[in-house]
Parts: sequence; structure tokens; C-alpha cells
Amino acid sequence: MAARREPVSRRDRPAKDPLSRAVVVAAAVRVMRAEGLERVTMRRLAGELDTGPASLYVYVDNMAELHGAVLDELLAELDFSGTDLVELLSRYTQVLFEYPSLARSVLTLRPSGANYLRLIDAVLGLLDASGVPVSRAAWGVDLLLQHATATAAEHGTRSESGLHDASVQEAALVAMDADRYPHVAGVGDLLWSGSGEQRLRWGFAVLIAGIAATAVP
Amino acid sequence: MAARREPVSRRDRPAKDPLSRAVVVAAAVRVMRAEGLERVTMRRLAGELDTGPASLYVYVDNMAELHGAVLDELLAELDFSGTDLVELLSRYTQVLFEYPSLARSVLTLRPSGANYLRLIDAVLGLLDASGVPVSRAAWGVDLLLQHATATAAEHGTRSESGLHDASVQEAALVAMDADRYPHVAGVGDLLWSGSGEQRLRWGFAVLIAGIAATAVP
DNA sequence: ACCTGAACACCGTTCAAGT
DNA sequence: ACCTGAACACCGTTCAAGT
Repeated sequence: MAARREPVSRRDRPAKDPLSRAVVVAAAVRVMRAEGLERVTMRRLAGELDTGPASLYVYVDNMAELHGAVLDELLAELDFSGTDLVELLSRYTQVLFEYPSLARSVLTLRPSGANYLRLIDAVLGLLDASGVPVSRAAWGVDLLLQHATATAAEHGTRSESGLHDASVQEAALVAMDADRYPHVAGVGDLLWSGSGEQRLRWGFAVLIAGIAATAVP
Repeated sequence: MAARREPVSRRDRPAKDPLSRAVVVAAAVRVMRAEGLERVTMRRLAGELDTGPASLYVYVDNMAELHGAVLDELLAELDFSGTDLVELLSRYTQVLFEYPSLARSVLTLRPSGANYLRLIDAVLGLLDASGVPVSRAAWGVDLLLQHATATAAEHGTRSESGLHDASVQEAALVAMDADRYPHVAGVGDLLWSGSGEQRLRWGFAVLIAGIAATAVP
């Protein structure tokens, strides 16, 4: 056991971190890394910071806004150097894959943090560099990031919750009913083929090709 | 006031609907239509059906699974006749737009109901009819439905929660900092231009063009 | 003016005990 | 065997009342 400086009562504990937005967000990131986003509750954070849940509302608007701040914190570590577009998007997706619940939350958030803007800027830059007209790039960046986020939200939750092994098997059997679902039966196993990684990257390729080829109205 | 047949006590009320999966799902749909998915709680449904929340678990596995059943119920009304691909996908999106929280839930669900399979089958058929190779169609259907669902989840929640008018304005100003975000500043208002409908349809067009052009690995 | 204790109004899910 | 009352273990957010 490490020596404690002094045993102090809760009442006169000395100068712990004073509360601030940064301290609240840092605590949220810490708890999420250690125990998952589900454990990041206002009450838990308050406990962590020796105060009551109401006090947190001085620094964050609500849970959704806090999730946005947590995302931006995570994106600070994103490496932008020496990447092509698919690689950068894959790195972004990898970050979210580790926290699928955060991805789910982000999907309904329109993030606006500094690091998210930096990511948008980099994606725009790479689209521009490959000759995509700015109008298509401007709308396309949304599509690309949405694909990344939705895939992370979808994937992660499915491996989290233990559903779908028996039930996917069962659905697959029903789907093969050639009378009711002729086209599904026709494509067969292809519907569920490929790894998550392969399908993610194919999705990016599809989007990039489509964005380059499709004029905005 | 309509005449009541007879005043009955709770104890000996006559033959109300006996509980069944269909009755539980129907109650969920009814409450969602009237008051939104947020009000569809196990306790509320139980109250509606004169029982306790525990009884519902005889008929549904959990909330997520119930949401899947509700989606499939909604899709029963989807009109498949005389549509091209973009039109069909738009109709599906319209259904989800009315219940953004359901869309959010569906995103992490891999729906497997009969009506969802019917939709997948129709999309596969239309892709096939337009000459897309089956391997690309098989992976592409996921991309198309994910775009629809994610857009509904995103859009709806944003107009539900009153965020983002002042805060989007503010983010837009920050983003125009040409030193920090040169490419964002370069594209300017294009980033936020267009109606939801326009961007949704453009997204479908992008995906369809990309799917047709991109081989699976 | 700034902060927070306590309350408001709820949740999903489980399980022992009934019938 | 089937069903359920009651409990377990929590939530986010608000606001009156303190300092």
C-alpha cells in the first residue's frame, strides 16, 4: 500500500481538482475507458468528483452534449499523417469501434468539436486532392462519416449484446424461402458474407466512387 | 358519452384480450403512434394491458426485440407497387422519419421480421433489374438501408431535441476559421446546404452509382 | 452569483412465490 | 407449467434553498 499523505476527512480534504468542464469531461473519458459508456452516468461522475449530480449541470448541458465532448477528446489522438482517405476513415472508425455506444450517441449529435472539425477538414482536403468537385465533397463528407459512425454503432452493439447466433441462423433459414423471398434466396450466403473490415472498406470505396460520379442537384 | 355495457370491477372484468405476443406488439405500436417511442416502456405497456411488467417477458425477450417487432408492424403498410429503387427507399425512410427514436433503435438491431425481409427482397430485385451484379447487390442492400435508417435517426432527433440553431450557427462561425480549417472554410456554406430530402436522395444516387461501379473483394 | 441536497418522476429486468 | 408482485438496482434532470 502506498503511503497516504495524511488521512483527511471528507469535510476538509485539501485542494482536490476544482470542478471545471475539462475535469468533468476527463472523468467521463476515464470511466468510459475503464468500464464502458453505460457506466458514465451523471451520478457516477458526481461520485467520482465528490459532488452531487446537479453540480455537473453547471459545466455540461446534458448527457448528449457530454458525449459530444467525450468524442472530441478521443479524436485528439487520431493520427492524420501520411494517410489516404480510406485509411483515415478507417482509423476514425477504429476509434469508434472500441466504444459502440458512443458511436450510437454520436449518430444523433452533429458533433462540432475542434477535433471533429479537423477530421472534416482533412477529409475535404483528401477529396479535393483526388479531384472531386467541392460541391460533391461538401455533401460527401457527411456520407462518409455517417457510414463510419453507423457501422461502428451497428457492429459493436451486436457483439456486445449476445443476440444473433442462433437467431441470425434462424433468420437466414427463413430468408432462404424461395417462394416468399426469391431474390434473397437467389443471392444466398452473399448477404452475410465478408468480414466487418472488408465491408467497411468496400462501403468507403462505393461512396468515394459514387461521390465522384454524382452531381449535386 | 358512450354507454358502458356494465360497470365491472377490476377483479371480475370479463374476457379482455388474453395476452399474447401480437397483443403486446399492437399495444406498443398504439402507444408509439399516440405518444412516441419514449412512452413505450414495459411498465406503461403492462398498465395498458392490466398486468405487471414481468408478464410481458413471457412474450418478448426485451425492449430491443420489441422494437424490432414494432418496426416490422410499421413496414406492413409499406407500398411496394410501381416504384423505382430510390422511390422505394424514400418510402421506407419516410416511415422511419415519423419515429426517429425507432430508427435509432433499429440501427443496432439487424431486423429480421417478415416485412423487413420483403423490403430487402424488393431492393435486391430492383438492383438486379438494373443490371447490378448479385455480389455487389448483396452487399449494397445493407448500405442502402443503413443510409436510410441512419438519416432518419439523425434527422428526427435533431428536430425533436431543440438543440442546434444557435449552436449550429456558432459551430459554423468557428468552422470558417480559414487558418485552422482551410478546406472547411473553402467549401463554405455548401457544407450545410440543401434540404434533408435532397441530401437523402443524393445519398441514394451516390450509393447506387458506387455499388454498380465497385467490385467486391 | 454560484452551487447543490434532495426530490421528482421515472426506468428494465429478475426471481421467489403463488396458482 | 405458467404467470406475476415486489424488489433490485438504478436513471436524468430540476429547483428551492443554502453560501
